[in-house]
Amino acid sequence: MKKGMRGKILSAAAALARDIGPGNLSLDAVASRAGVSKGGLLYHFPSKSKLLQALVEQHLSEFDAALNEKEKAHGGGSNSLVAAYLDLFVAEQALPPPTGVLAALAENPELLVPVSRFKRRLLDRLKANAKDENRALAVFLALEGMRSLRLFETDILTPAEREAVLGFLAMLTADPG
Amino acid sequence: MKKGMRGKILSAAAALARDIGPGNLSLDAVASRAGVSKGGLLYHFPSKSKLLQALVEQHLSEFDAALNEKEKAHGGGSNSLVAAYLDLFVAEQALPPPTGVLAALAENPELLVPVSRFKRRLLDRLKANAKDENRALAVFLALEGMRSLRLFETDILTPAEREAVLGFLAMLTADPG
DNA sequence: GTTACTGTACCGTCCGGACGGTATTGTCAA
DNA sequence: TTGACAATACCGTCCGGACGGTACAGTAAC
Repeated sequence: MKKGMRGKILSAAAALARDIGPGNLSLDAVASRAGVSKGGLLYHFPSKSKLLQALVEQHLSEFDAALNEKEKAHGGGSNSLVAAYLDLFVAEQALPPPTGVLAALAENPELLVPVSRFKRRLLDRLKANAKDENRALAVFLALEGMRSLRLFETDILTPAEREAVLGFLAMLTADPG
Repeated sequence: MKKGMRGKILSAAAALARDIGPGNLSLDAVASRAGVSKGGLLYHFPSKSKLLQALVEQHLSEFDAALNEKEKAHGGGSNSLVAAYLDLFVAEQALPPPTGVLAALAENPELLVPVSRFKRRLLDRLKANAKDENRALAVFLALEGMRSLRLFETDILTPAEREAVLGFLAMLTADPG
């Protein structure tokens, strides 16, 4: 897992967004945090917009890779993707929330178009893989809700609640009642 | 329903955030959009932070008022709050998303603390009012998910899906199976 | 000699916020 | 009913600083 300057800049930007608020990200601050000069930063990302775009894309591709891996572990049969999605959500909790995405949103909401496309594709896959489309949809939305709570730094759930709802959702996908 | 300058400024700010991105809100732009001088704006809101705070508070109090009204319409019995919450969500769809909240988040995530408190209280009320705590929690989260999709301008659901999931959630709260 | 930077020096713009001033309205005692 | 005062609701201007972005000269490794 070698980390080039590009990756260092990206994670510095994400960490900075977390620290100073998603809308207050500046190129100077990112450069200094990444241990690179502003010239060097602009060498890799010719504009702030491009940097934020890369932040979004990186998040999406990491998410996608992790999901595919988890799905393989679940065998690929019916409901395996929903189960993998639940797994991934749990694993996510240990990671910092993707504040870079928020920074992109703050700057220009259109930067989230790839996110939108990604989620639509994911939802289609979930529905295709699930036994019950409505339940898959409900699970998708509930996880989306928990994710957004975390992303907004307004996570209000107790660990017990989180566990309970996860259990309930797992039951929803598995149980044919 | 008279609208003072204060209210005009608040809605101008929200509309602007929608147009130019939540992180690009400037006092000058808000003032000009609201048809007030910058001095006048600063008279009502002594700082940008205060303006954003007011935006958040206004959203919360409007939401709370609407919810209480809907609950009264549902009689106040068991599950009436969950039903009211579902109703309110449907009504919300006709309104523009609360972009002002995003603007606040972009500037300073701590401005969302009241949102956090509000949601926690709401969830407690929902759980207390519902027959099944887990189901109430799932409904709360699913709606939270749909709301966040809309807020991010990444709403990917078809009207049919929205309808289906709302029906499913209504069934979840009512049916004791 | 190309790639991957560093460092510095700028430019034009915009922003938040402070400030001094002003018109209008209300209050209340003399 | 008038004069004194105060609160409300603004206006217009100014400033220090930060920001995004450009330009360019240099350097060190491969």
